[in-house]
Amino acid sequence: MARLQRLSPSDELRESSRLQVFETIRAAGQIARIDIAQATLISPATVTAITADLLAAGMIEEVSPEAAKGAKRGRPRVALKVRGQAHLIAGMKLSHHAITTLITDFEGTELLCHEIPLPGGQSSPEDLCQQIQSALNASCAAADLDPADISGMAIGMAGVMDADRGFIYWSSSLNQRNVDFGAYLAQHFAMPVFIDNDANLVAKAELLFGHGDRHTNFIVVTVEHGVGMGIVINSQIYRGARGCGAELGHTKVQLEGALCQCGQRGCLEAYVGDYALLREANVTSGVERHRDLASLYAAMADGDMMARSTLDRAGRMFAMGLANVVNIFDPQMIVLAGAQLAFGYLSSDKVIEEMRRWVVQVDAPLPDVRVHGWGNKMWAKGAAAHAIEEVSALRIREVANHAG
Amino acid sequence: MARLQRLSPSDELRESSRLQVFETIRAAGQIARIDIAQATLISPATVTAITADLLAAGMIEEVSPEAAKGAKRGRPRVALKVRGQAHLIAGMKLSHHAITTLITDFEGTELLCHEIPLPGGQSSPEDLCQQIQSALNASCAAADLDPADISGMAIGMAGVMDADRGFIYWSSSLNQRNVDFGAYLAQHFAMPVFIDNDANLVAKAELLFGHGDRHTNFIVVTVEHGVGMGIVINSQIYRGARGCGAELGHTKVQLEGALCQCGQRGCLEAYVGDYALLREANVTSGVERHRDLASLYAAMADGDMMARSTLDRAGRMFAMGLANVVNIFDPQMIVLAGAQLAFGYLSSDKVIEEMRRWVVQVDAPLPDVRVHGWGNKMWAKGAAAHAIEEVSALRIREVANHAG
DNA sequence: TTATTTTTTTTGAAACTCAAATTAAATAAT
DNA sequence: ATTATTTAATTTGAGTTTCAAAAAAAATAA
Repeated sequence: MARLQRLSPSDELRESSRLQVFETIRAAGQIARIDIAQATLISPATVTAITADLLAAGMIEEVSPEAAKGAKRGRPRVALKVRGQAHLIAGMKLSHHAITTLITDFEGTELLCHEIPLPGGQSSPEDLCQQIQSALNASCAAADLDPADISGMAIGMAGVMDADRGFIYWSSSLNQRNVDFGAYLAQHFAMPVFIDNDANLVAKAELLFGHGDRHTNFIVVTVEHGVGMGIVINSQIYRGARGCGAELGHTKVQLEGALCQCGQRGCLEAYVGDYALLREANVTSGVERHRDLASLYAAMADGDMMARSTLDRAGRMFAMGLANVVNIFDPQMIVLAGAQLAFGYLSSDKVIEEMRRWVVQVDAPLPDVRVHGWGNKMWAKGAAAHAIEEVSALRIREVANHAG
Repeated sequence: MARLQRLSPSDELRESSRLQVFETIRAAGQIARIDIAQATLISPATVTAITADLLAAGMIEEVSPEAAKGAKRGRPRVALKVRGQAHLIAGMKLSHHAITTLITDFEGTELLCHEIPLPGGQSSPEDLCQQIQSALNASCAAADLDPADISGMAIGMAGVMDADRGFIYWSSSLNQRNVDFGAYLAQHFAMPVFIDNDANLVAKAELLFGHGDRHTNFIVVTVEHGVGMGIVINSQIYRGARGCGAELGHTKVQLEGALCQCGQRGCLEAYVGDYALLREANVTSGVERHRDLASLYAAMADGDMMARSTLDRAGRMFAMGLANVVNIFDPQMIVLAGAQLAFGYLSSDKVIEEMRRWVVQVDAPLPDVRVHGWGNKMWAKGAAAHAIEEVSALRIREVANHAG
């Protein structure tokens, strides 16, 4: 939450190297001190000092020396890793019909994944908070854990929010706008609770457990009911001035175009969202030919020209929206994440190729595109990643201020 | 140039506070030590130490104590400012038909502005370098200066380039693609020479001399022959992974739309660029009714529906492109910069209002929009700002490593 | 056994920052 | 005039952090 506050040079310094070492260890999985020094440009002497602090605090541990991989001579390197038992972490994803909870250890290893149904639709902040509590308690009970032992929880939800403040401008899970949900949750949970947009959480998962160590600038585009985006700049989530940027779904792809849920016209979502696909397929033919996307896809497979045309346009619009982001951002990598039927079509090679063609052409490699067809658990995993990072930062600060 | 190289913690620290203090002084114009301490969260003791170094190095100077503004009692504060005489700086803008050179002192105060015509069109790297040398020599001669006394020069030009490497993928001033122009210039000039996209230079001018001290995330959109954009994130120019992002002019606003100079279809530039406006006005009516934009504007003023329709569409497309950037970036401020006729129309209240309507609506203030109708000198001033910043960074590094 | 190699730790010094004390330079009060 | 008060700037001394160099540790090679 309170990430953006300015720090004086002395405070900043005290935290920075420790954090850097710790992040390097986590990113590597296992790594010897000498390699940390090389990766971070911190001297071996300092690495020894810092890792000694982290070891004493129980945040990391030495790996048994089996991995004498190089088989050269010389003193064998001792690998370090994050100590999983250090903390219990909860990640939660609120979707329309369910709450998915993932309990992990401090390394991100899954201990339990649990899903409870939601009444559906939008609820009041109070009700939603209660449902979150129930979900957490149920998950803990299933894993035979005490909720009080959990060191931090992150919750991912669709909507427009200022994650640093925990303030939700709008969310499809809430029946009110402008809710200071973070503050409300803080009162009802003993542990620190973090909130974020779900696309940002996928980005965080990519940073911590995916290819984020090699890419410092990338974007994550999620296709679910709507289209979401997370932006990573300099290995950090970019949140915009008001905390509500990255609204790819509502960028305009057609002047005075199709009507969107948000009330405006020509939004990308109004062409590629599932409701938009069904609307076009049905309204155009005058009768309700398709009740769901599966039917629409089946029709396309059968050679139905109208279905094909609808999906083709959605694909082209999606390519156009992606190309615009690439032209603006020049990311190293694009991660497409989703699980629904539409996702398969929108992440097809044909669409990606079209996107590539629409990017300003220079003699430099175009961004990598990675497709993650992860299931529902991905979102909760992203939330857990977020909580792990936040808890790490809190703990590092403690270590820096206590131990010497 | 070599901005992106990683630094070890000790190197970073040595530079960071000095740089921060220096930037604070420049941003403020004049500021007392006690206020520097407050602004930077650096302790007064350290501010004294750092400013003593900077004074000894001749980079700053004390202001005569006339400005006893507060008229309270107590020891009067002594204001510090950047020492103008410390360095001579050159900023240069290459446009299609001229090279504009601005010589400033280290404060950015203009000493001389000089323009020489260019043969026009595209030239070879060698010729362009010679023309740059001529421009610099002519300017220095006019100001009775020795080119050897200039501490740094920055050159702004239209095109797609990787400013950190000084590598030009494509520029309208060069007849070849993929030129390592920075390296070439480095061989032909004694001073450090920096290259950047012109929109980025306007952003830099805004950061150093404009409202950049209060805004850390903003974008600059330039309307000249084409549409350019500079992105500032965290008070730093964002350059993308390959150094070639921010291509607002080539974001697509219409699927399979109008043909653009770049060979693609539906680019924003293909609707709002001057050539695009003339093309539409003339091709549509079948005869060449307008030879230049002035004629088109006059026609609109006379009530010509065709002219009005052409310009209206350009305005809407521009608003759409801007709205897309806002939806993606959520900047605090948008700076619209330009001087041409089209600029007046594209920066009109009507267009801005339209843009505002197309942004995702949340209960938070929309970005400020500032319109800079600066003339040709603006670009060179931006280049000077860039050179000043780079030379400052070099000098600070020297001070940090020499003095104690 | 001894030499060599490589990793890790220890040591001592240098740099940076800051809190607290001190000095400097003004006005207000007496 | 002189003293008190106020505010800014500097000095001092201590605490951190970092690092280079030296030393120690732990393996293999000779």
